Amino acid sequence: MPEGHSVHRLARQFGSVFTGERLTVSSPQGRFSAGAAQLDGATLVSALAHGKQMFLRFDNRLVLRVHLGLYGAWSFGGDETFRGASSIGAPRRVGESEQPSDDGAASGYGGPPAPVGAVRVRFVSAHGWADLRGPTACEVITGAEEKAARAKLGPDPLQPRSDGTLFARKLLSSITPVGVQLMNQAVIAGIGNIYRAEVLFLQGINPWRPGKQLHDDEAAGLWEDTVRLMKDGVRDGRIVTTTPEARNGRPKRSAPHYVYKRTGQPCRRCGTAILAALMAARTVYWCPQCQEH
DNA sequence: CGGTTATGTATAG
DNA sequence: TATACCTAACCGC
Repeated sequence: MPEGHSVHRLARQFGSVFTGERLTVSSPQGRFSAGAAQLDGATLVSALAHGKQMFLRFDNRLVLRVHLGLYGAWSFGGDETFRGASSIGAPRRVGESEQPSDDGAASGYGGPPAPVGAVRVRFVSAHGWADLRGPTACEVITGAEEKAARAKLGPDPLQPRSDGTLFARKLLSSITPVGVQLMNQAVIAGIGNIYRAEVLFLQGINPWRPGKQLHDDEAAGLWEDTVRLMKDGVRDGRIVTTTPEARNGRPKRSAPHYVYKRTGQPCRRCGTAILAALMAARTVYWCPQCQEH
């Protein structure tokens, strides 16, 4: 499922294939027919990701706000300009990369296929198409509403101008456990359940430690690791946090994480069994030895 | 074919 | 804290 890196890849894909293109917009499923009608025939001006939300700005001054939620995903197809991504969002198969193939991007483009499944929105340009399924949020808003939505979000580690010290200030100002705060999009925008578990492991921090008890260098370390790992995620289209040494030379796909979904398995650093527990309605994973405090 | 599961969040109580 | 939302792949029967 999509954490911030997937949404940044989506914004990049939309920007590269649809900017300046006049778009036919429809809702084959019917649940977004009114919104699609507002955008139909407009031209995409720009695409922006902030945390897990994407904002598509059109030349009629309207904005489409999309949040994929737990199982939303986009699929793409078209001519050679669409090379690079055919599906981004919730994995359609376990472990699937977000750029599984170049099918449909080889040569020519004969128009979009008949919609498969519940397609909330379909965009069609002269060069290709994009289908959205299963989003938590998909709504047409104004520029002012976009500004208000973004004002509620904390700094995004993937935005070049974002401020890690603002994240640190927010984190250290509350006694709320650090593992809860990392999932709070007002504190830091874009982290999800995998990055939460992995950056806490890398910094050796127990998920239950109150934010107020963290030291400045630990907050800075969390920010720096998050920036580095999420940039890797944007580049690779998947979340890989382990080093080649930690993987014992095995391929990335066989040992991508240190603790996420590794309950009961030995820690890759110390061999202690990884623990799991529910924290703020999501399962958090940690090594009780490496992350004792 | 039905139940389970998932990288998320809003709302009710 | 619990539940609803509402999508598709996967797994066991």
